Amino acid sequence: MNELLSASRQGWARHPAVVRIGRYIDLDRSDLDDLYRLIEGQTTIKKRKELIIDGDRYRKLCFVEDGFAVRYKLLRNGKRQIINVVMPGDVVGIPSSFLERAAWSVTAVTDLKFQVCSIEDFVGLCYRRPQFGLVLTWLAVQELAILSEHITNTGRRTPLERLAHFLLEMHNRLALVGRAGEASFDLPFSQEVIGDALGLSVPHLNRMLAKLRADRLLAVDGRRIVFADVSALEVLGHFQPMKLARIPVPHNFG
Amino acid sequence: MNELLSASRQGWARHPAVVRIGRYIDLDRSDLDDLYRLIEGQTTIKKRKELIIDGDRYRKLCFVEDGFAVRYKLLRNGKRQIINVVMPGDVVGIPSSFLERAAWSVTAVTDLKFQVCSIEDFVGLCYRRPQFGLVLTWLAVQELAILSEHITNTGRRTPLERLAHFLLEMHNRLALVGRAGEASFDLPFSQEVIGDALGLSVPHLNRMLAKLRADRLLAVDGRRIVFADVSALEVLGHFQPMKLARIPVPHNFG
DNA sequence: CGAAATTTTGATCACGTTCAACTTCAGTGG
DNA sequence: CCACTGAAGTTGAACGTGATCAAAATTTCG
Repeated sequence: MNELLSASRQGWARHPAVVRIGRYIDLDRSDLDDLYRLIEGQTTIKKRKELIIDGDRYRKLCFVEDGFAVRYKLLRNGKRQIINVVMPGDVVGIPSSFLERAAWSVTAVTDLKFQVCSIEDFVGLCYRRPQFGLVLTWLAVQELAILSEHITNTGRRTPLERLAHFLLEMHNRLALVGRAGEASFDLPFSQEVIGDALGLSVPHLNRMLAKLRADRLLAVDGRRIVFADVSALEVLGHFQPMKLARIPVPHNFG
Repeated sequence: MNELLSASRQGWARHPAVVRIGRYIDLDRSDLDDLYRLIEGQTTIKKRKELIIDGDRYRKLCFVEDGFAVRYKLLRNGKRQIINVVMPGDVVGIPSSFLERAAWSVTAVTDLKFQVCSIEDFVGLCYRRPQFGLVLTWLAVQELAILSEHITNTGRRTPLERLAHFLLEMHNRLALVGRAGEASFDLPFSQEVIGDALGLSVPHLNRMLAKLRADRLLAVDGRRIVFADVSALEVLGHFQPMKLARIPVPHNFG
């Protein structure tokens, strides 16, 4: 993807976050113009850099164009729990920017490229164009759906099931923004990251990954994951793709 | 609380859901009128009755006035994971009503009294009064914050820490709608429910509860929980109350 | 009062953590 | 180009926690 293009008004409609929003609601040219005008600038941060720090006040929305990050909590005992993975098309700042003080940290796992606007400006737009308030709701609800599955994962699924579910979810989400093949995708996470997402130790995660390979359910080549048997994985991980309804538009509107 | 009062326009301003929304944004009389007009009716369902069934299409918002419910996932192997607890002031239908098909079930744990409106009507109101779209966002974000902590709980906290955190969270949420004392509250959950919320077996949960009592951190009398040492519990459970920012209102907006 | 649900206690055992060592790989400078 | 370094992946052994199963005690409710 052309770097200049994405930052420009021309490339805006192809921005993965805009593409994702477009699945919920039809945005016309003036909607996109108004949204684009909120953007204060484009940023690229290096991997391992912190975007949001637990306890800070944060008031921005970052529309991720490229790269991966994680939102996580660090506990006293040094353990880390990753709450959610941030990927292209996701919006950093949900939910941290809505709290008086962020209750989690967000760190880039790869180099991360995103467009930033202030939460106040976005809310201002919501008053002028109510559909954007609903877009924000829909974005939050999609994250709710993801976190709900994540709770089921860490709470009641076995380590093997968790891993299967996690990989299927990553594939599903990446596919929604055109970053995954039919049954394969690149996942630039170390096993430590995956372990912290699933609440597992690195050695055990490693064994579960080895088991999925040994059982011929998937193949791993470097950072590339290839599903060898999608339906077996889906059964194993209790995975069911979730579909958000579209945002209703009243007849007398727009 | 007077039953007729709550269902009437007069009692509407004191409805716990309205009170909760009032913490995010000031609603004037006409806002409340418009919201009240969406209500299709009041319902009371018996405990153990299902409100939403996994896989069904559901398109309503239920503003809970009284009682408790749980949103949960039932797995093949019979295990149940409770995703979140629903209490007075909460809105059932977030997130289920936004999906093509509900991905979880919601069941009343006690008798449950609530007011219902359709999601389409609410969205319609959001177009006429954009502040309600933001209210919906804020409600979803608050649930996001709760679920995020829940993931940390099941993923990386020890059973004792989990339980401490859970009880503090329940107390905190109940206090927000005036249903808890300074350091005590009624929690009408069996240990099976709490275990399914925390991803623990009933016997082990029972032992952890006994330990909290033995360590003089809390006392239990029937369904009443009394914190004997709040700050010790907060340290144990890594608990920090979260505060949502208020919804900004632009100056040029009525 | 009897039946059912819930809480409590105990014994056993499997699973997953912990700790440690070793291997492999990627990146860097000699 | 290879030696060196640190990070990431892999494997093994020992231990402890929390699940499981079972049964008793207690409470709730019809």
